[in-house]
Amino acid sequence: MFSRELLKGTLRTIILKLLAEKGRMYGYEISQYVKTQSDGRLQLTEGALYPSLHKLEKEGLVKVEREQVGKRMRKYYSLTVAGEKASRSRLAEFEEFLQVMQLIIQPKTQGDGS
Amino acid sequence: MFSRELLKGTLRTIILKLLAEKGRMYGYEISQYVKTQSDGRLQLTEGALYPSLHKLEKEGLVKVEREQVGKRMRKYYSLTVAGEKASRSRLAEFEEFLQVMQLIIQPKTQGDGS
DNA sequence: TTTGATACCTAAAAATCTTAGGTATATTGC
DNA sequence: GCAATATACCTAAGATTTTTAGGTATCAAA
Repeated sequence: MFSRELLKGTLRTIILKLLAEKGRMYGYEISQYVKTQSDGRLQLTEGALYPSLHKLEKEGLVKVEREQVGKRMRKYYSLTVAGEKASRSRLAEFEEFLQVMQLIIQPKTQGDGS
Repeated sequence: MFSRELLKGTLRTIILKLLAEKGRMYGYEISQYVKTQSDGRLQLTEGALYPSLHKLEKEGLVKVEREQVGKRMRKYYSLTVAGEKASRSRLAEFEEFLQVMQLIIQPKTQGDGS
């Protein structure tokens, strides 16, 4: 697996995007989904995921519903209105980031009209 | 400009790639090149750039040649053999990272053969 | 001669992540 | 029945990286 160093700064983007997509998810579900969807190449650590969810909540971008499943608790997260806006904005920024990285890594070569 | 949060973890990748591409560059040149190439959308901060270069040097991935230009000094950085290897490896990791992000952000939809 | 560009640097603080735990319930295999 | 694994949450210490906010000095242009 690639070094997770590259992931820094994208965790929130991933969470916001997934919640926009799925409606609501709980923490453990997010980590499992990412693991499956990436064929095991990306595994979010809980020590990063949970604090990130708590911060998003504190910032008013996500809201929580606790649900009892058997004797175990789940905390379902979903986007607030502000969160939906943030999600769109994040995605747009990520795409711009990709474009910029393309420009830097595959530079415009002047006069390369061959 | 997009929030530089997304850039976290990619600064070293950018530096290593540019040095592989250009042969040698000095710090200020790197920052200006990135700014120009990205149409001003990405500006590396010096507080991140210089310490990053120093660390790469300490790790033996880049080497330095000091050059006098007038009365001003420039420090040209270029890749060591280990640095060339690291550069290729970094780029490969970055591309895998992009693939994984695609998978997560644009999920495989089962049976979407419409 | 003052402003902006060039060219380097550092230190404190903020942000984010890893590591390394902890608790507890549920399920599966032996 | 019991141990191991999976589910499901959490936190704190430390590491790393980046931002912020400075500092020094030369050179060119207004």
